[in-house]
Amino acid sequence: MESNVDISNAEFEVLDALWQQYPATANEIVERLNQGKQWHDKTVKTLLNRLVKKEAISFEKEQRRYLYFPLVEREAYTQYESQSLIERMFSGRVSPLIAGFAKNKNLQKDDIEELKQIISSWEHENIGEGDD
Amino acid sequence: MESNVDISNAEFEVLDALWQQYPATANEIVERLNQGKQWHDKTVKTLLNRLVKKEAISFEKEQRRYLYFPLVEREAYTQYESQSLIERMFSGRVSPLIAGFAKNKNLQKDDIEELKQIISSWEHENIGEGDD
DNA sequence: ACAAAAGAATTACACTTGTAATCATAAATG
DNA sequence: CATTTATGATTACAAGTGTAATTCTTTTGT
Repeated sequence: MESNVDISNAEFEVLDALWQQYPATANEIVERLNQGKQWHDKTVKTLLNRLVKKEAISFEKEQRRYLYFPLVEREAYTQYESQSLIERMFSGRVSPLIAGFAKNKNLQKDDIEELKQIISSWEHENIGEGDD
Repeated sequence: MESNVDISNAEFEVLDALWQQYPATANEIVERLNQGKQWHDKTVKTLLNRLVKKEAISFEKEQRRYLYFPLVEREAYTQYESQSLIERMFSGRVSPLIAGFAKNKNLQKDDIEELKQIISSWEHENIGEGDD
């Protein structure tokens, strides 16, 4: 997946379970998912297959079982999706999103602290560089 | 749409054109969209219909034409979508998203300034309130 | 060795989505 | 008034999605 193929929501949940720890067998994934969802075993297999077809994950055989592993990193993918949403809804700017969260009281002190931290790092890495 | 129905990407673009200014006729929407996309007039009509069915927009007749208007506010909807993405991908925390942007050099000085502004407002509104 | 079990592959099926084309109807125009 | 034209309504149709069931193929237990 050169970040070009779309992953559906259900597929993402499966992929997310795989990211938790890999390589993993289909059954391991099923178990992980079933602390939360109750998805039929067959359903998960289908989704794994689709992810393979989309080249988001792959596998190697360990005898009869398949050991699945992701081909795309979680961070790369989530970043790709976030970017895409922010472009579609906020013309590519992050602040309106955060402003919305603030307005809806969805920001806690922790979030604020983390944001400050990010800002501070950014500023250290960008001393004096003219407006990028 | 009590923020429960899903709006597809194509539908969102149409809705977005309507948010630009409303009420608007189908043809106005088509024109707005066609500075950028080239969607067939029929396609846009279909999407408008689907949005009506989903109760994301409505209309009133002005003789033979329909004057469409949104039933949901842009801000409410984008906030809903953002929240949903952030829950699915970042366990509901905003900072990992922003951190990702920072890492990928997708933050400009402007963004940083805006974020600082948001933080500062937040802090004013939350003086001394224990960790929410 | 044969039957049962475990896995993977294939098939299913309704609903959504992108992208229109066709149909029906009212309005405008010659 | 009859016909073109503009609009909205209905229908189309392939691909993607959610959610499995069925089939095929190895192991494994008896």
